[in-house]
Formats: sequence, structure tokens, C-alpha cells
Amino acid sequence: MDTALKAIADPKRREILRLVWSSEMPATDIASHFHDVTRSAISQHLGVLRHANLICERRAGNRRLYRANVEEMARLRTFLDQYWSGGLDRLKTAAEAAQQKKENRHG
Amino acid sequence: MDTALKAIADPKRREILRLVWSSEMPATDIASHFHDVTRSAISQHLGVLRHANLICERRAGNRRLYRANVEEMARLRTFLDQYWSGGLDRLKTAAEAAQQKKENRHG
DNA sequence: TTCTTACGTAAGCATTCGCTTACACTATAG
DNA sequence: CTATAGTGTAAGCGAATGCTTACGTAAGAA
Repeated sequence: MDTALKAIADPKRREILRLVWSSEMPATDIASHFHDVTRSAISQHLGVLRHANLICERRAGNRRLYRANVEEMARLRTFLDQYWSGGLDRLKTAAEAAQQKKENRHG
Repeated sequence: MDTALKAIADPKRREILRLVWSSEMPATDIASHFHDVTRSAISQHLGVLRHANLICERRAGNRRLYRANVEEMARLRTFLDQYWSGGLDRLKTAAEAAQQKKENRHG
């Protein structure tokens, strides 16, 4: 999960994910969207995303078609949502513990 | 925004944020929660979080009390939510464009 | 004042990152 | 077969990261 989080922390990789979110795209097309870096750099970014399981690869003849792994991204989103709500959960747990204590005192 | 994302990509920093989420805590107490690294390392993590505007610092006598900057975290969350829904937006836009085209053909 | 506590920070080091160039490989075209 | 897209990968490099030790400094304690 940490790998995925670190992967999306990079703006280029987020942009790549955007490109292959709703449709698959060959590596060259992906690379040609970035005019400030080499195709090799993008290929390495694709490697990072693949290693984080955030994209899937399909080979078609000469090409490699990429698409976002939406399930993994959903998992990542859920992880973060749980993290955001963690503070509230913590408050809730503390409140319940206090309540329990109170009841024990009174029982 | 990128700074904040990279900041929370680190598990120790996420744990620190958890600690100061619902109540402020002095730096020493924060550091004492981590038994595998030095106080200095935690201090530097606090610096990263501060630089990302994810925590607020308040000085009280000798101590520095930290608490999570929930507004900034909310902003980060919103940013990510928009990112997650970006794929859907893209589909929607594409669908609308197709519809527009269709209407033009028929008009 | 002198000690002690609670911190930030500089220096140094090993690791990782993002990038480039150069090369290797595969599949199709000729 | 040779040539040419399409693509990953190794090597190398400068910058950033995460860590440690050592030091600096401000605020109370004695």
C-alpha cells in the first residue's frame, strides 16, 4: 500500500494514470504526452506504476497496452478514506472507553 | 499539494499525524512513540510535515506543541477525491462531446 | 549564574529517485 | 533475410531522502 501511495505522490505518474484510466493506451502514446522528458523516463514511471500494481499491461503484437488497475486504485482510496476517518474513530474509541470506565465505576 | 502528498506517503509521518490529529502533543512525546529511530529523525519528520503545512506548531514555555492542520488535510483529501473522480469526469465529458456531435449532425 | 530539559539543525552517509544516453530485444514490414 | 517501429533495461549521475551523531539554543530549575 505504501508503494502505491508513493507512486501516486509523483505528478507525472498521476498524469499517466489519468491517461490510461478509462481506456488502454500504448506506451509510445503515453510517452508522447510528455514533452519535457524522454520516453525512457516514462517507461521507468510505467515500471513504478506496474510494481505498485496500479496499472495492467497487455501485449498486442509489437505494442504494450496499459490501463489503470481500478481495483487497486479503489483499494488505495479506501485505505486513505480509513486514514482520514481514523481521527474520528480514535475519538469514538476514546469516548467509548470513557463510557465503559464510567459504567464500571457505577456498577 | 504535491508536497503534502509526498509527506503523507511516508508511514512514520502518517503515524505522527495520527498522534496529533485530535489533540496537540509535545515533540518529545511524539518522538517517544517511535522506538526504532532517534528523536532527531522525528524532529526532521515534523519539519517535513510543517513545511507541507500539515501540522501547526504552538510554543508553550519550553515545549512545542503540535497538532494536525485539519483544514490542509481536508484540502488534500478533496484534491484526491477529485483525482479519483477524474476518470468518471473524463468519461462524462467524452459522452457529452459525443452527444453534442450527434446533435450537430442531426441539426 | 549554572544545570537541565526540550527542542531544532548542521554535517555526514548510505540509499533511493528521476533523469539521460546507450543498448537489447521483439514483432511486423519490406 | 534485413530494416524499422515499439519498448524495456543497464549504467551513470546529480539531487533528494531518511537516518545518525554532534552541536546550538531557548526556557525553566536550583
